[in-house]
Amino acid sequence: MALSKGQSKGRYRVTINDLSRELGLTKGTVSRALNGYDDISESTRTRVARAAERMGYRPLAQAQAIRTGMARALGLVLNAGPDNTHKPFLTDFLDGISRAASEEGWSLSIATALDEQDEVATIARLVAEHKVDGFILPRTRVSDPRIDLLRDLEVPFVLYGRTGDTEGCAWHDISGEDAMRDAVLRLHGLGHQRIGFVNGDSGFNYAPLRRDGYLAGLAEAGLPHDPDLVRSGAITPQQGMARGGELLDLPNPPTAIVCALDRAALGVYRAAEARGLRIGRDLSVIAYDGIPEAATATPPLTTFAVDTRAAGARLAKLLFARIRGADLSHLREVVPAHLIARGSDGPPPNTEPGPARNTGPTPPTQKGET
Amino acid sequence: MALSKGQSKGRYRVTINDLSRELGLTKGTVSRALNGYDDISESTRTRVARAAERMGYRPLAQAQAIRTGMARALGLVLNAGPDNTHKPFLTDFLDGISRAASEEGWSLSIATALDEQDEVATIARLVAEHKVDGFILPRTRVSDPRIDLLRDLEVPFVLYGRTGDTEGCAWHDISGEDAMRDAVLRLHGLGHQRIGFVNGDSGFNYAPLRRDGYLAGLAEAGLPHDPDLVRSGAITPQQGMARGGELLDLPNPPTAIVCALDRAALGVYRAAEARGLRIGRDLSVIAYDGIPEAATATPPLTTFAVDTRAAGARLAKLLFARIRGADLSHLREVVPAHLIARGSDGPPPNTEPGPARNTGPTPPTQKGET
DNA sequence: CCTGTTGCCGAAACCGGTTTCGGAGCCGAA
DNA sequence: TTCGGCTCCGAAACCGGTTTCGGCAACAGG
Repeated sequence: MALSKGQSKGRYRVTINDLSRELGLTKGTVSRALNGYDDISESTRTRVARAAERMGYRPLAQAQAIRTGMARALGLVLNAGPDNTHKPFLTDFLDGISRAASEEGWSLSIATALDEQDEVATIARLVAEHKVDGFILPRTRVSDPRIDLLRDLEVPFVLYGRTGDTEGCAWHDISGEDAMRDAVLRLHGLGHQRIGFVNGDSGFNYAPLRRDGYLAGLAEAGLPHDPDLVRSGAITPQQGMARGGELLDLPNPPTAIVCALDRAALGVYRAAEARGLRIGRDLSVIAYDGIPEAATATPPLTTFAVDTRAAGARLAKLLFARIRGADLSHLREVVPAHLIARGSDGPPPNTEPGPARNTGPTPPTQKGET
Repeated sequence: MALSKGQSKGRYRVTINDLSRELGLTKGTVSRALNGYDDISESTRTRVARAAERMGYRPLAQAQAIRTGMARALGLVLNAGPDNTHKPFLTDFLDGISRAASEEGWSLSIATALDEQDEVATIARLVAEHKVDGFILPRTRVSDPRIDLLRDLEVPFVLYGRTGDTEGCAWHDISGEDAMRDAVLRLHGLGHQRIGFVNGDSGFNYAPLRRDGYLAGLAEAGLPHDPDLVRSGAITPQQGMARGGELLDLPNPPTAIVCALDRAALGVYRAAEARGLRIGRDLSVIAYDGIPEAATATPPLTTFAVDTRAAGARLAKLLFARIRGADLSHLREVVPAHLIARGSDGPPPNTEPGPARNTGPTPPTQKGET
């Protein structure tokens, strides 16, 4: 039989009309059967489902969209500004999201913006064009204009990270504060008394949290808080090198440094090397993120790793639930990072070798690098 | 006036019906006026256009899609396999594409796959679901099953890279071969006689091209081709360190190494350091890509940089042209990478200092790092 | 003045779905 | 037997666009 449409060649979608013709039912009935309306008998429902399966029927998303108003697409707006060009885990993140999305027959639509203002404008455009049904917002700030906009528009969204005003917010986040606290406790367990902290960009929500975690660790370990030992604003190796250098040049420098980001820690490596300090012996470093470079650094960096792929998948699922109107209280979760113990931390120098290295009051360590 | 739709709150799209009502024209006429049909008088065409502008009318993409069969979306399938997790320029690439796409009112739909087979299946699914109108295929292989599929399906696509069988293919590519040739000539101009080559993954199309470029450079410089000086399969720093080490351990080692990838070059750095060689003095290295780490390495890496953002934008435009049926001969382009001369190359050791460093027969160097 | 183009627009079908409405059967109860 | 209610499906409107078709007016040519 010749193709009825002008479509070229082997392309031919089986439509709901094909199904209804085959089954001897009206397309309205077929549609209701497929969508689980309760005015369809169980027998015809299964008959329709079986035929749809057999004929390989897949409803056309954009056709459903025009009536239902749902585009069946998740939106992700990336900030492509100069500082954000290096996102080591973006592929993993996208994979997690898109895999979870395609499981439900949804798609992932992405757009980019050059700065914060452009980001908001882009989100507004996607909403106006009905391109997506909800957003995943990465890199949350304490006060985030994207959130204000979406809240105002009453468009569903989920956060990768937390924020200041939690009203109407669902999120999935990694507990950076617990990681920083555990890092301090681990170092204290190794014998360190002066532990520095190099934080990231204070504009983002994670920064105060990780700082609080660091402080909580100090308090729990019974160590005093010396403001001189805390620096922030290090998100690149260069900045990490600068901040780390400041700490190392202190009259009474720390014997260990906790970094909020792996990339900053790699800069601290360079600052230490420049001063003739050996990482893991003269200076201990523990960081956070789990970037690939951390595993191949010399020495390999002890860090709290984040499973970005899993986070993406989880966020997609939370967003689905949000779109379907689930209660917010079930859509807020914080999971721990997991420690990958490597060679960048050890007992402080000028210490008799203790009974064993790396045996602090820490969660069970994991091997296996990425 | 109350909203006529059940839409919540401030959300309200102005539809073509609103326009036609306002103008006193039928929606068919409005549609034809907007789409440039020639049976519409110039006066009403401008009247309609002005009203559309004034009222902020944006046609609903999915509504157009169901009649025209065009989803107004570009597709990009990313390989999220274990080796591809580190894509430094992905954000830039996505930005280039999505920016060009949104200029035309199109969107970018991305999906991921875990391996080559999954990649093909994912493409097939997107086509079957009419989610996208064409594909951008990155990381082309000499023989590429994705291309075979899309050619067979008669779905438009463009390549980021070239491939073996060019039938029906449009592409945008960076001339890695010219870069490798220029690298060899530059090194020869600095006095090097033994120049090694560390290639990337031979499964991809760029590898033989870059090798050919290396060989062309040797030939042009009048240097002999020593097969011992050529290694391949280095796409990570680790692999680069291994291959570079092999070259350096040769009885008659090279004084310069050209790398097909920056990341491999960073591994060569480590191999050289391990053998007490100073990069830029004892061993010259020139690579390709322009990753951020290259600029902050010690010494900074001389490399041929690629503008990934521009490539993405260009690919999107080529794909638009392809979808609209432009002739393939206008849709095949190869542009040069641009040299960023830094500190990793210089005259070979045991050489009286020449008149000047870094003065080979090379294209004009550029400063400005990323 | 009549006819044949041409320019321009209205009317209506169409795309592939969803959703509302109404009514045909079948059942049990009065 | 009649009536009411329930189950289940058909018919048709609808979503927001695009595209085909036909016809009315104005104009030109004979």
